[in-house]
Amino acid sequence: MPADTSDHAEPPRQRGAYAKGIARRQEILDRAIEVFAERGADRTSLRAIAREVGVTHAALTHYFGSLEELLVAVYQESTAPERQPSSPADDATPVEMMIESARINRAIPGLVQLYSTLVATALEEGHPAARTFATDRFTRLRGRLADIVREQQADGRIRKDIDPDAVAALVVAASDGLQTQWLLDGTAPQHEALALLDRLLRPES
Amino acid sequence: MPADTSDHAEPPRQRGAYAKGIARRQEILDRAIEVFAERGADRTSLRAIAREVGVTHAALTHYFGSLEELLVAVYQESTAPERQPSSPADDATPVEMMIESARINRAIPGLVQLYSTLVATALEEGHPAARTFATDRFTRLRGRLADIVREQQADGRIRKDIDPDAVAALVVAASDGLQTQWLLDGTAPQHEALALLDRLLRPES
DNA sequence: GTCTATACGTCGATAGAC
DNA sequence: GTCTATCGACGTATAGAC
Repeated sequence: MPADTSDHAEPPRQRGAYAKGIARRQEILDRAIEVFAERGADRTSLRAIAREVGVTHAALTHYFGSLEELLVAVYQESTAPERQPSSPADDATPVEMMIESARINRAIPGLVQLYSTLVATALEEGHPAARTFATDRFTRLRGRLADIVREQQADGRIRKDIDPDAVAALVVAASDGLQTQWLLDGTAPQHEALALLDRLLRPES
Repeated sequence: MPADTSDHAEPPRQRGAYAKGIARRQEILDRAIEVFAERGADRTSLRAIAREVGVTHAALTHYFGSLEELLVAVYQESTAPERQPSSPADDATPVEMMIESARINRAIPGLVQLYSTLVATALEEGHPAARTFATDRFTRLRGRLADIVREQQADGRIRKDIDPDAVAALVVAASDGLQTQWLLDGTAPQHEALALLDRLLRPES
């Protein structure tokens, strides 16, 4: 499900935050990421995370505002470009990019569950932080993939008779949906289905 | 996201349940479905549902065991075959079937959010009811679609050089993922992307 | 500014009265 | 079979110590 090709926006600078506070926030965030990576997505309550990190749960809300915003921060930081072990490979097709991204994210326990939870939360009302996160991610990701599709259509590597925006949405949806199916039973032909989509998009086909 | 083509298993008969209890359970369930259809997926706590239905929250756990099982029952019942307004149309392609199913389900407020919540819950540990629901649904749906793909490959309506199981997984994933994107911003080219996939699967293409 | 202590209201679940 | 009562845990908010 997560499959970002890395989602970096500007750093989350907040008004009135000084170096000390930012450093401490980062310290807590790093520790929280370790906790997630070690124990998966369970024990994701504010109090449980605070216990592991070694602070009070109120300290977490002080730095992050709410549980929701903390979870978003953990996800963003976990998938930040500088944490990605491999380089993006410029000649990859959109589907190949999503495959590689999904492979990387799947290695971090709990990350995909965290992503799913955030997206599901975003669909409910009254959760602005999750909503903003999910909307931004999809919008940016689709835009980036559509650009790549246009480039590769010009290069003759993707069929020219298809709409780049539709392709982008389709690739993102397929990647997310297949990740979910694969997590649920492991027998879902995730890789085969993505390879199939990749093939269908090529000119000779 | 929901897109069942209707998911009927055997009725949820439980050991030691007598006619009276079953009738009452059904009565509560029908009322709960109305509440969901009227007010959407919000107010989905046990207590809120109980308040609307006119019983105590303890009565709900008595009949359904847990909130999770109640939510699964509400979803199953809401998408039951006898509630589907239109007939399935035998000559539809798998993608067309998912489009039609999504259209029907989207008309019921809160149903798609409910589905998303159930799937996200299923990915976490310690939620057996949601896990069973999601796993069964995906397995059954993929199996049914794969059969249809095989039929239509034989009829020459779908390309013969692609794996039916991979197609089934891909179609389900695309349908679910696009529904999510569409719910989040409404500008996602849901229909265009599905139409594209439908076209890519056809022989002449 | 940073952080603890504490309290509030709500949650899902359960025990036991009737 | 259905209720009341109660439990522990949750997210959030606030007061005030440092």
